[in-house]
Amino acid sequence: MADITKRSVDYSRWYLDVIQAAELAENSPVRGCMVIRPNGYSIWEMMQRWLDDRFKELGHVNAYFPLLIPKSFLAKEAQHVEGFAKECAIVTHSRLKTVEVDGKITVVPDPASKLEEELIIRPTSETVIWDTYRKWIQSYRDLPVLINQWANVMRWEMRTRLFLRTAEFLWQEGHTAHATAEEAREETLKMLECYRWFAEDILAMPVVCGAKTPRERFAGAVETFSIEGMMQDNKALQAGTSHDLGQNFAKAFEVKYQTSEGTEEFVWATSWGVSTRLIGALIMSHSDDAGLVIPPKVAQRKAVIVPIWRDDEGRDLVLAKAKELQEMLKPAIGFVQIDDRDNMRPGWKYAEWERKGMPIRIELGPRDVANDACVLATRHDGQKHQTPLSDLVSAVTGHLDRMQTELYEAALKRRAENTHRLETWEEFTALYEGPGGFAHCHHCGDTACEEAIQTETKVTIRNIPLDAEAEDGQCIRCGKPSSKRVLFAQAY
RNA sequence: CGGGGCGUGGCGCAGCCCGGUAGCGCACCUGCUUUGGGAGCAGGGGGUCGAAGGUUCGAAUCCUUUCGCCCCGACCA
Repeated sequence: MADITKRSVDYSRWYLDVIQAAELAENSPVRGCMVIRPNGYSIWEMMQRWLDDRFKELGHVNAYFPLLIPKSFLAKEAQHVEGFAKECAIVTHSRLKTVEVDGKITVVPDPASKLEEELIIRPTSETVIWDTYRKWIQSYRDLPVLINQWANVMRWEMRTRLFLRTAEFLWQEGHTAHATAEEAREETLKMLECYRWFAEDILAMPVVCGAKTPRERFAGAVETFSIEGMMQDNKALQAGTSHDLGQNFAKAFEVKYQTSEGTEEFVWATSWGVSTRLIGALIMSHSDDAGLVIPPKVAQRKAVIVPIWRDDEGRDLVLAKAKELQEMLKPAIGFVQIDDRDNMRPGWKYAEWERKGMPIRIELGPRDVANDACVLATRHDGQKHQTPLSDLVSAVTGHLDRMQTELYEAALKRRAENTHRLETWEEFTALYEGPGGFAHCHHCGDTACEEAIQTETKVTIRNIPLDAEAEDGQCIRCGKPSSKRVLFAQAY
């Protein structure tokens, strides 16, 4: 196992090393795609469980729409096609045939199977879903439609990074239809709040909720909202988005309903999503030079028992006790693995479980068995706690709760230390030539000014925070009047 | 798509300049001794040297083309 590059040496390298060391994912034979390994996928499964339960509590149901979309669908909403056309994979044929080239058998698309209408691999599902909703929605009695789907999508990105930006990724996309603009806006903000809750309470990652500027808006949305987290290198990561689509898609796909008064109206729409990018966010929020650190709420397995022995007698004794502990812990935290591999010594196992981010490690040797105790090690702070076996269950659950809280508090503290209110362009450029971070500044709202800031400093407006207070000021760059502060940062 | 670096057993690398029987460390397998923070000894298995052409008696090494990866740009949920 190669050593993990230190964060302080090379943050990007560290990020990739952690993914490799914790066996989360690896590159696939196809550029830009990734194999998500069991350790990584288990995190996604935990995320799915929390979110899916919450979506359903909020009244949504799941459905599944197809991977392939007729090419013509994408052209129906003007902004939408402009936003996604450049990154679509296209299916042109339905068969291969074998041919011999230079004495070798190879396969080529069979020209006879060329598709009459080419198909697009979905970069997002608005179009096929709205085409379907047209058939489902007739009356105000059919509204609202509150559907979510768990799916893969593909966006042919130029430059990719495991989890943060991959050509294919897994996500959920909610697509809702409403009778009024107010109701759609309410849904948009409700789901944004759902994402805030998930990021902060489950992922232990504080986020800033706000509205995107027009140039950062989703292609086809009237208004886009996002949650933005701060990574350990002080860069921002957009961790979830919720869009108010207005009537754009309803008009493009002619989705109308009859009101109780008998008039005909276009419906109002939202869409919202989070993706496997959140796994990247998680890594970059909490992990350290020893490897992965994740909050217990998304750890499928919360603890491992590492038995220690010197001889066969000790081995029998310790393993028997370990099995007792395993049974004892099961009702509280589920399956706990006993790492009884005897081709490696305890020190190796400690290091390995630390790399993989196991929240709690229970060390159990003959001495502990004799004392009715064990050593309980917590991953996030590296501490060891001598623990009587009679207190084990409460100690474990207590440490898990503490870990969840402390990870959030540490992330919050780090964000606070790297968040600034700036008034002048000199302060602004100095911040981003130096350590970087979040900057709350006034901005004129002009897109050209926003672009100039990005060109000059690589800093973008992440969002306009929902809790920004009205305050008269002057644009950080051009000095024109502004009525509230926006959030600036360098972003992934 | 532009600039730079790199492709040699699973991983990390040497060998290349100066062509001549593919090596090292880790991992893996077997055995013994070990086991409270990354064990030791002995034996063993595994590589068309990214790919394709070319030069040559002979290519990991020289030449040409090409593919992929990493970093920096451009681009971007």
